[in-house]
Amino acid sequence: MDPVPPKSRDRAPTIRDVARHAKVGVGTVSRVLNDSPLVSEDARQRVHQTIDRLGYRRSSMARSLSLGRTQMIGVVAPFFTRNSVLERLRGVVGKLRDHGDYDLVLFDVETLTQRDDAFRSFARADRVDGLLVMSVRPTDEEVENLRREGLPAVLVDVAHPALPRIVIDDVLGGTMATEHLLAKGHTLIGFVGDEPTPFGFTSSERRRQGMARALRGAGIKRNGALEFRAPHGREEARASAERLLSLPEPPTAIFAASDVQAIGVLEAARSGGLRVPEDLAVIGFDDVEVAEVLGLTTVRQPLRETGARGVELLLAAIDGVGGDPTEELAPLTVIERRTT
Amino acid sequence: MDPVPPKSRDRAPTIRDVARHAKVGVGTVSRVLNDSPLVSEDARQRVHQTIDRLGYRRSSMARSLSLGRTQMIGVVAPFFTRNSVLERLRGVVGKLRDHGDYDLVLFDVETLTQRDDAFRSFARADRVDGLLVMSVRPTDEEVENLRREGLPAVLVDVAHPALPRIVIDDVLGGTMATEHLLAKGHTLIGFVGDEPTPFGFTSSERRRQGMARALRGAGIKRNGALEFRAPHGREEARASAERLLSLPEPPTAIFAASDVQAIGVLEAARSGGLRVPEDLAVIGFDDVEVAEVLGLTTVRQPLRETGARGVELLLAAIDGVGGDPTEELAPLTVIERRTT
DNA sequence: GCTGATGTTGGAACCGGTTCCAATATCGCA
DNA sequence: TGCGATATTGGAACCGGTTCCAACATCAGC
Repeated sequence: MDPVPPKSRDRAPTIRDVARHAKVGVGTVSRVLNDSPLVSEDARQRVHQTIDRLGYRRSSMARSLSLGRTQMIGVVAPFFTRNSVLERLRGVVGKLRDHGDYDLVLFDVETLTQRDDAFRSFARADRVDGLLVMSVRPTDEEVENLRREGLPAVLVDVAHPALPRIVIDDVLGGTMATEHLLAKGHTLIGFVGDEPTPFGFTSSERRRQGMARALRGAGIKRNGALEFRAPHGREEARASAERLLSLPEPPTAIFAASDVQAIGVLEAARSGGLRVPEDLAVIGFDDVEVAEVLGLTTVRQPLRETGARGVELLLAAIDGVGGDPTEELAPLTVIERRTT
Repeated sequence: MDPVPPKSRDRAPTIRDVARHAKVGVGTVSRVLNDSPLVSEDARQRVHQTIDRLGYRRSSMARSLSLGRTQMIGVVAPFFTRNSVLERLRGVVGKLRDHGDYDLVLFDVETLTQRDDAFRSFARADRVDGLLVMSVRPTDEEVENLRREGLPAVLVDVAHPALPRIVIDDVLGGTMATEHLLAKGHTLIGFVGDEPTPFGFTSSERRRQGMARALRGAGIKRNGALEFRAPHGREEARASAERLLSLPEPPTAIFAASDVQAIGVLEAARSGGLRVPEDLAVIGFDDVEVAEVLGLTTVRQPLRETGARGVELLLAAIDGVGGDPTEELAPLTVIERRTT
């Protein structure tokens, strides 16, 4: 009557319980579980029936230990401070859902200490089978550790010569943004970007260089007084923009190194009573989800797609398919909306 | 000279290697690793030195198997479709970073099939030590499975009588939103909300009920023709709002069941050439990050805080501290901005 | 010098899978 | 009938930790 044998009522059945009840060896049960062809049809059926009857579920922990694989991949990123990371994460989650039966382990890093912790604790083939690192640059030492542990890793939005990576041409992006403003007739263009961080996240600086290049191309001399840097964030960008707008000769357009910062600029314009784009044009960078609803003109980089692509590269690397660490460039487009 | 003994160059040192080199038993090494007081100072030092010398790192996989704990907690939620979930996730990540050394495993569910998969694969004390379920209602059967497996679970933004949960009073929220609009002098109030989903996510409907209650309280008869429901999403809400605004007698205010939908309503107003709030007042629900930058009036529920609180309850439940499954109500506030 | 309490230790057994090896059964073919 | 090749099988050994138990040392107290 009772499908569950009394003796195993208290603890979950193991592979040995199944073997005993099905009157086969543990090896055979394991082979059935792993769809090995080396099992007779008869034994296979008996094992399957016993599994159903006992309600057996195999322990992924034991399996991991035995196999040396965890079927998990780790994502290291600053989820709090970078909106773009969440957008990329969506791409990661989506890709992983369809492709491959890996689970996702999150590791948030905001400070230097956390960065170190993350790499120390993750940098072992033990907890995860591979690492996706987004918007945080690992040190040479950390990369060396990964290599020594044999833990595959892929970078997104950040570069290291020893690892496969997906990046954008930040300089080009800065140039594109600036040329867009130049085409609209602006010549006094301000810049609001990031302070250099201890993470070595310097895309903001490269975008500014792109801006300088575009200005040079247009025969306009770079004016350092129109460039403001602050820690990344909406509030900070707003403060920068307010100072920029209170200059004796304020810019007629501002290039913000990220959409989050562009939003801060928009807030400064609003509180200063400036009309956008008539009195002040604003262009951002990234094209996060908010940009569309705000009507923010921006340089679009494919966030979801790069997240998804990172997963593809990582899965390939885990399977040992990856060749040399290559750098992939994601395409950039200026999306013109209502702020320019 | 060489700190790494030749014999162990190929594979990572194990606890037995450490024991051998330190000339102690494996038990002693394990005790040192776990800060047991039952170790002499002398042995402790020898073991620590050996660990440093060999570069030993303990395998969390083996530890998990032996301990029957994984030090991971799972989060099940629709990360794609619900913006509010990402906001809550930030609270989860933040809390988990400070408190307790648990890693976070993500499980995205968007469809019914995925929901079933998620619970089937997670509903075992095997991969995770506890489950945080956000904005997805588990079925009775799934809850029963969790109970049988002894896997602690906490719900956020969704209710089941058998599990501890953090929810809001949606009816009250709907009432608050509507009363805010009534106080502004509106009497023709439209509603844009969710279609009932197979997930049993019915907060939209309860918010509408709260609206009906407020209207009743003000002596206004409910008008079903002003209520539109569609699958959750900005575009869908925009379509609903456009139909609402093209009625012969269009509403002067719209209550949207979520901020995402409110944004759709704003877009409809913009494309219809309506000024907000002069021609159309809009109030949303949730107070996601975008709401602030858009100046959207909304009913605020503490998203981050509830995520964080969910973690607290879950950790308590894992430690066996949790008593009866209780329901916690998060506070609601109307945040008045520029759309009303 | 004996007793019992206390402190410390080594190592076997265990967690629950996978894999390899040796053993047996079956079969085709000379 | 005998042989090797092939199919299938059981189970020991292993993955790398933790824990329990028995054993031994030390010491206070009588």
